[in-house]
Amino acid sequence: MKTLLVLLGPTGVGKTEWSLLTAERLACPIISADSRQIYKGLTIGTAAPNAEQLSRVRHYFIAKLSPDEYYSASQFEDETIALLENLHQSHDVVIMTGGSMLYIDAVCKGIDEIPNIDDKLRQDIQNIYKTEGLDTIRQQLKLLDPVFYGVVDLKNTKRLIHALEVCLMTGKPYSALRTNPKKERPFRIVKVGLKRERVELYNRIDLRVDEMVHDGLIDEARGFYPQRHLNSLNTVGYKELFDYFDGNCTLDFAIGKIKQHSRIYARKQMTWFRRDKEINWINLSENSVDVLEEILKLKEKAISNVL
RNA sequence: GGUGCCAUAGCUCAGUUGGUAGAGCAACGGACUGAAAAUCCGUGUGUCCCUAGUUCGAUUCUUGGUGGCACCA
Repeated sequence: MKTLLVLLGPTGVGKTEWSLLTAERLACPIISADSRQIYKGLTIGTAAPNAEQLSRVRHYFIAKLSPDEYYSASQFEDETIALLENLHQSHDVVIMTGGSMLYIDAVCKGIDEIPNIDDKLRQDIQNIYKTEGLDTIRQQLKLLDPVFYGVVDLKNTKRLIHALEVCLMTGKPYSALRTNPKKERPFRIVKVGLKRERVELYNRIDLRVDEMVHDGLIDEARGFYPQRHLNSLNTVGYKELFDYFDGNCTLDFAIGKIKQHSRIYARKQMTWFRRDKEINWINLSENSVDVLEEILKLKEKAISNVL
């Protein structure tokens, strides 16, 4: 049986570096599970692998889409599963690395089949929301799917709108489609998590932001300023600079906010990790561990456990 | 050196007519199924500068300190 080695961890922990070394050792490609690095041009601000790193190991899902293209965890699931079927023909192990936990879970566990929402319906509901407000959305959802209405966070606009979209699109209650299937994959999944002491992680994040600025983050962001309304640009590292370009704050303030928001992002990721009991952790703050050997050891152990 | 004002959460500050205190920001915790670096929810973490007094009881009033700011020398 083939293996998917998932290398995860909070932003700034060192995933890129260790995934490269591991991939070189195993002579395998890397699938990136990152909802922002997938867009072209968001290079410095998302700490995407650079040209030199990309030349060392074949990467997938890096700089693949134009920033105005729609994408979703479900598409990522489909495309990755199809890609793995191919890659596993020539590789026993394929590495997947990234910080977008919804994407990782979509591949590892699967998500429900829900039809695509057509653009007109999406637009119509947006218009209702804009002209009549969230309460109208709530009331419609309450009628069409009282079950989900009872569970959902009634202040979360995105979730409410999406649930209503699905109800109207399918003619069925959204909750009826949420079966939470445990999809069986034709490959073994080994999850290795990289972590560091919090203070150290925060220091690394701060330092990395300073490096990004030094490497030209401000110019990169300025290039996207006209496209700031796009979802792909609603991203830490860019939205703070857009505020600076607007004249709402100083550059130093914006950079400080990028650091702060990156730290919050890292914490949110760790919250997600805590409930995933399948992750085998390696603490990079402990100098004594040989990280690469540790990763390979965890992989071997997981493989022999299954056999 | 003199006079006045100030000292409360990590920061900026409210407040308690005397019954040990609360906002914003920060920080921290959580949720998460086709926008997820998104979106949303929750939590006050405190020698109320120190000392002595008055009082059943002082962060609050009084005395004396300490530190900061302003003005006068």
